Amino acid sequence: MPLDMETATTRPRAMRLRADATRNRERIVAAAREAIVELGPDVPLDEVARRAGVGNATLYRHFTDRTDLIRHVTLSVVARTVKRAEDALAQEPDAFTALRRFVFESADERIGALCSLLSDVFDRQDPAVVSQVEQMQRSINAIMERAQSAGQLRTDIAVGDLMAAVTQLTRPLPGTCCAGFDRFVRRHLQLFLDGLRAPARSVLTGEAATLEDLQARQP
Amino acid sequence: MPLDMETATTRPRAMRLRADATRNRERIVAAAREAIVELGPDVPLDEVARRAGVGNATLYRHFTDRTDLIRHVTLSVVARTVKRAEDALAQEPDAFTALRRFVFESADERIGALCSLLSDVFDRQDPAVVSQVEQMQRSINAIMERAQSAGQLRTDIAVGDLMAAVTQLTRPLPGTCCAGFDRFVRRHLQLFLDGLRAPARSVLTGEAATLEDLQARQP
DNA sequence: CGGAAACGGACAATCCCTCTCCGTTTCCAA
DNA sequence: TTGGAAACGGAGAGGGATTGTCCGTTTCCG
Repeated sequence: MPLDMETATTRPRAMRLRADATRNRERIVAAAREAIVELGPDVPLDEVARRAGVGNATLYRHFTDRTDLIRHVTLSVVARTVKRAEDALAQEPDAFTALRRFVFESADERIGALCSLLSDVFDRQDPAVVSQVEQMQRSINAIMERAQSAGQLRTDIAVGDLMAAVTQLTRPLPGTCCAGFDRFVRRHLQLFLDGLRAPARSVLTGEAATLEDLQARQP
Repeated sequence: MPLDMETATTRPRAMRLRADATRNRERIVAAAREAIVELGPDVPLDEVARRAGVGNATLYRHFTDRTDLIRHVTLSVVARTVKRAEDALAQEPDAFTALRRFVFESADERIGALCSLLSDVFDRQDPAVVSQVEQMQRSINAIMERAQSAGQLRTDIAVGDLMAAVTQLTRPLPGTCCAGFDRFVRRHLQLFLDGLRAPARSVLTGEAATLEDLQARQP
């Protein structure tokens, strides 16, 4: 009689990790996110382990390889982004303020790391990733539509436009330890947000971009 | 009586390269710029040589190592940027149109690749690089000041704000062959330009950034 | 046409990264 | 408190990619 070996919830006994193991696992994911943001998606896994304060063997015990680790980092980042989007929408009465809060909080959380996640090893077949990305799109879309309905946000843009620009503007410069850089990022985000306000000050070329548009690429 | 060994113009006899040599040298620099834009600053030099249509030995004959090559690429890109800035200022009667033209042309020339050049191996001691960067700052500043005097550009920004944002927005995503991405870049640049227009729609935090501010980083 | 300059493919040396081995430490339950 | 299992971490072998050089061949130019 085979049992479900995949989910911890159905097998609390066999799957439960020791306290230090779960702590280290979370540390590794967090360190990987930071390292990817700073050094790019090709960061050595030894460097990730070093930042997490664990040995490299511990990293490989939790994640089979780089792809596996990055997949979990992706899930983590997207989940946090969804949460921020929903919180901003629920807690901010003003529509554009909610959008601005979401943008700034995303910048603080280093959403720029997603750029490599989406482009490098993004597995569009993975159901968990796909469904989370879809949920993220819906959450951000809700913020934008409310602002558009309120006449505060120009209507010729879509989720992809916002996220691509925010991602790019918050990407760290390789090699710089973002000391002085962080201060400027907020300025750039604010300038970009000013450009998003209604009424639109220009006519944009092309179509409003969805997240799917950003993921399209030729092999 | 020592002669200037640095410039080809003063020593036409000893320094003159054969025709194919000068052609290959220029090809290598051009190929390196393209390769860096697409594959990042760590692109293998063999790949650069392949794109230039030369053997790798030819590359090493012209440039001692990667740093030397990137230095020349930097000089090339900055020089072209200065030229674009001056042309835009001289040829466009409308102040903001000149700014927009400069921004879009810089995007077309992949100025986003400069981010890695400036951050990775930028030698702030090199007189040639320093003086060219200063000239670039002056040229861009002239465009911005004219637009500000005309009341078309908000006055709480400086050269560093513009260039950092344009650089970030036009940076290539690692791994993607920027097929669909290019179309969106123009949208983002236009949105950002809309945010730059006077009257300002928000109050920015911090100080206006110069190029020097961007180069500052702690070792 | 001849010599020198330049070229290019191939190769050795080197570096870095991945992943595993195994002795040691930490946790947890009895 | 203690025993045993789980987890850890440092070190190092293995592998792949990149750098930089060698040398026979080709191209230029007087």
